Amino acid sequence: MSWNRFVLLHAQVEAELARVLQRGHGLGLSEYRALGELAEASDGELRMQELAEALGLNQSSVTRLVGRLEQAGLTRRDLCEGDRRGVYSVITEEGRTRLAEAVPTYERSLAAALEQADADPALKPLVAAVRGS
Amino acid sequence: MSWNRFVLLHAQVEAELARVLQRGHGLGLSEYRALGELAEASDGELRMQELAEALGLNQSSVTRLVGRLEQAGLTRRDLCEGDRRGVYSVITEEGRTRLAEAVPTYERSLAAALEQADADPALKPLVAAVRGS
DNA sequence: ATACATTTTTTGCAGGTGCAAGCAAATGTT
DNA sequence: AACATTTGCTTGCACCTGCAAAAAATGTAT
Repeated sequence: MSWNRFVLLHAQVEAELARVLQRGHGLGLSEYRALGELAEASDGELRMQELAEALGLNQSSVTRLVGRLEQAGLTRRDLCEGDRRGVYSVITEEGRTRLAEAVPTYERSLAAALEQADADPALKPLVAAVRGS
Repeated sequence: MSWNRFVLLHAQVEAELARVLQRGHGLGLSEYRALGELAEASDGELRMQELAEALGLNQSSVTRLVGRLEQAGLTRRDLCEGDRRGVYSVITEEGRTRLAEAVPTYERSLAAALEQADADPALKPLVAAVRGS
């Protein structure tokens, strides 16, 4: 039943991260991570499919996720030359700014949540594995 | 960024488990786990709050989860004597049967999903940690 | 005893996700 | 050149979830 522990740790930490990001920066967890992926990508752009795989989400979820980011001015769509089916999502300057503001909050909350989970004997080994990778 | 790997592994494995349980047994992941918790509990019953904590879910989510299980005849509600606010959720015989049918599917799919994730070098250490606990 | 706070569950509401279907563009086949 | 297949993204729909507020019962303080 060790997978249950994995799921529990995931639920606890993600819930805390989501709360903090939403309250502090008006960002959902997937939105934060999408901005992170885009910021790391060359030219700050990724195709929908690449984003979906990087985030572990369905394509349709990414369509709407990108829609929200675009609505907020944090990314924009760019047509893909050479394959007019393709769509690039590009992070904007405002997007980079918002991300930069949120990163410290995220990192701090993640560390705190892991610290708290580490107090639970059943979760301790998993927390160690997360930290050690 | 090791927490990202954790999230990715979670997404991959849970999506596969959910697909298989839904297709093969008409059970959602939370429903399966709720049945598992109830089956393990003494007298096959738990209070809503206990279930919520065991599953890492919100209380309101558990209210509706239990509603679905009850609708399907897999559990029933029982009033708590001595505290008329409390509600016990009790697994039925039919619930135990459905769970017993689903367990082998779940276990097999979990092993397969972990095996597949183990092929990804970035996920390998985490998979090892899951197995080792 | 009454008033106030706390606990336990449920309900209204809105948000994020996946599946299946649809549409447009590209690729392959004859 | 024409048609079928595949690929990439978007939309319709339903489901599950969390938050905030409400309702019912319990506990506490004056």
